[in-house]
Amino acid sequence: MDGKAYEAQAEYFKALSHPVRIKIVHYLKEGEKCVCEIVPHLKKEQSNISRHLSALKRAGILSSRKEGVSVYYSIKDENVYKILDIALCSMEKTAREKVAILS
Amino acid sequence: MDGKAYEAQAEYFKALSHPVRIKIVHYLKEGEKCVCEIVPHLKKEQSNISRHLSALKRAGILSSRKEGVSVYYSIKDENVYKILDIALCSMEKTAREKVAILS
DNA sequence: ATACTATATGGGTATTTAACCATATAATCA
DNA sequence: TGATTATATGGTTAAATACCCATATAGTAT
Repeated sequence: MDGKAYEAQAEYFKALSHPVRIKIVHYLKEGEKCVCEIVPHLKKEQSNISRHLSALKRAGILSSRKEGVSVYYSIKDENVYKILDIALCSMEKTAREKVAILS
Repeated sequence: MDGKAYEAQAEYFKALSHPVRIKIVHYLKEGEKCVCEIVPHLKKEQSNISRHLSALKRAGILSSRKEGVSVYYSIKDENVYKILDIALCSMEKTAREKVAILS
């Protein structure tokens, strides 16, 4: 793996490095959603959500589809959920170890 | 999962969102390394590496151990390699699909 | 064509991050 | 003790990011 590959990997994780974007990815576990559903669900400004969505799309995590005036976003590869799960488990494990040390 | 959990997850990925930090994690696959080995391996300023190391440690990805004047860093939970692998595979898959579309 | 709705984008600003340089701290050794 | 080495940290600056507000764009409907 060369330098470019490391950068690409870093870009992927950068896309996941914001709580709003993590929430979007989680929300899309239910399946494809329209921007007009995502905005009220996250209770953020529409322009804000729009930028987070394009960041996720740019990173290759989401894809989008236009239908009339609406845009539907969906997960491009379900493997992202494995990544989220493993990260969560790892964090829990680390936290539990810390508890054990302090008790 | 509440809001704080999303933030914690985002913090975890933020720690992985820089090529130098990704390289450090990969390098530590060989096992525990001293700062004095990591710095020449990555050919970056010592102070720069030091800050990246503490970012990874703060995120719970690395742990450190002092031995005399040296500090040894190591991976706290090998699951991080699963995360790196899945991300890489997912990116490859996405890229191959794009190739297929364009051919 | 006009009006309306959904989404994206430009501009401005505040915050965060990264890098570099110099220096502080701490351990070892003569 | 003073010199040397390894690592961390303060200060500064440049660049990237996130947010908000306003507006552009595109599709739909009247």
